[in-house]
Amino acid sequence: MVAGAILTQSAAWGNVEKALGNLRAAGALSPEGLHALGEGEIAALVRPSGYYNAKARKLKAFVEMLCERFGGDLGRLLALPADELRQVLLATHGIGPETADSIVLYAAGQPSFVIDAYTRRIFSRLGIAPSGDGYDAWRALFMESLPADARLLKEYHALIVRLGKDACRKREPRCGGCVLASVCETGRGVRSVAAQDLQAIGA
DNA sequence: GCCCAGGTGGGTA
DNA sequence: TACCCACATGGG
Repeated sequence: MVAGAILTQSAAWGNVEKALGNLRAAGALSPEGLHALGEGEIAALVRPSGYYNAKARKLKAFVEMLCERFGGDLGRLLALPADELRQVLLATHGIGPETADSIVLYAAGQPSFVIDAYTRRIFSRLGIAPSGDGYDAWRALFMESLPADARLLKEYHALIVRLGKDACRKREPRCGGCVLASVCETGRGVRSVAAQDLQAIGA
């Protein structure tokens, strides 16, 4: 999950799966496996996910942090309290707020809402947005409006991603090339996905 | 051939 | 703080 969270940065998931498959086949889909390989070797394996040199460096940076501070024990890292885990991740090269929250929520199973491009696009179109436009403002809106329940936050985020992918398959020029605008206007999709959840954030 | 995908870091103003 | 740009492959 940690490797997937890093590799999916600005990449299509299908390509990430190929890269993960390469890592698995090379026995490198583990802290020990990645530690044993050089950056160049990792880069060759993750090539399908794009930005392969940059991502190889990021995977190495994560494993180095894990070895130096947690004896290479992923369980020890993920057992940290959510806030502390998030800070440790953010201090690691290549892990920004979205990747950190993905790891906290999906790998550690602790409540931390993930703000991605779909979330901003969909909720902005719905007229729901924080006063500031920064990542932390968006995250605070959802964290303050939803229960601190990891299962619910995973499902909520996953539904947003599914809606975003479905809507973006059809092109629509007035919404950055996607059809979300008309989805929102007709009331299909958005409301069927999150009708009761929208109430939770004051829609 | 062109557009863009569940970002991040470094540099500049 | 607010932009701009590099990073790069693969599918539609």
